[in-house]
Amino acid sequence: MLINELAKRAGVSVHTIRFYERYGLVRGHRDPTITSNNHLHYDEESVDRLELILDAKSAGFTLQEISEIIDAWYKDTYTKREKRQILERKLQALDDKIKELRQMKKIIKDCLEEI
Amino acid sequence: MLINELAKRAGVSVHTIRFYERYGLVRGHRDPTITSNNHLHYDEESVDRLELILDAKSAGFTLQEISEIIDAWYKDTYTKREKRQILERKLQALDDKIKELRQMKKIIKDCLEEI
DNA sequence: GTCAACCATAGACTATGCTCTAAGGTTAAC
DNA sequence: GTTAACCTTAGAGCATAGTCTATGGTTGAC
Repeated sequence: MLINELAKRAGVSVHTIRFYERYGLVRGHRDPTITSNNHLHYDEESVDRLELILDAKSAGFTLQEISEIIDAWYKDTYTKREKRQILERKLQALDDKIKELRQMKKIIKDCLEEI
Repeated sequence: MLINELAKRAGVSVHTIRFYERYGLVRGHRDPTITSNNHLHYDEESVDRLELILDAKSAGFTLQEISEIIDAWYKDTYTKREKRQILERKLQALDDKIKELRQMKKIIKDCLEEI
């Protein structure tokens, strides 16, 4: 599929996809049999990557952190052990964030009680 | 206390405090009995405000959102009802964020299992 | 054969949240 | 009386994460 279709499938703008591509989060490929244009083609993995990016962004991860998660999942130069380590660190980061959110909930609840 | 002491008490830089002051999140006051300089003085409430700001930032709130929380707590032009409404919306936002974090945890756990 | 609808690259612009520099004033210690 | 250590305002600069514009190429419908 071309970038426009990918954008529609993933629910992001074409601009954003190009931005992510420059950042290294998704990668389109040129079809060597087509010489008249240099359009990039994307596969289902690109859709999966974009969905992962959106979820991870909602969870408060930066693009840098998301790039590590994506590498842990897709990059074949990592050993399974390394991949596991990266993902476990992200899991820990999520637990820390949840802890902070709960602390903030407590602060707001205390405010509400004092009103 | 002056800005330097406030910065040390709250654990932020003087620059950051001035930035927050321009943003309206903290406010120093001039002592009218002092005419030789125009230094701003801060009270304990400023320390509390900065602590609240740091906690809320950790919880992923933007300065705009934090400004609403601070107004709900300190601004006397709001009725108790209005204050309660604002804080309850923030509580809901926190619950939504926690939900997103848990979803991301699930995604990463699934990845870990598949490795 | 031209118009719409795509595609590409390059780079300018924006918002958020700082962070730092410049330029100048006051005060306290030596 | 000058040096250090503060204070002030004004504004420049930076990182992140987009968002948009300019410019130009290809293709298909009419």
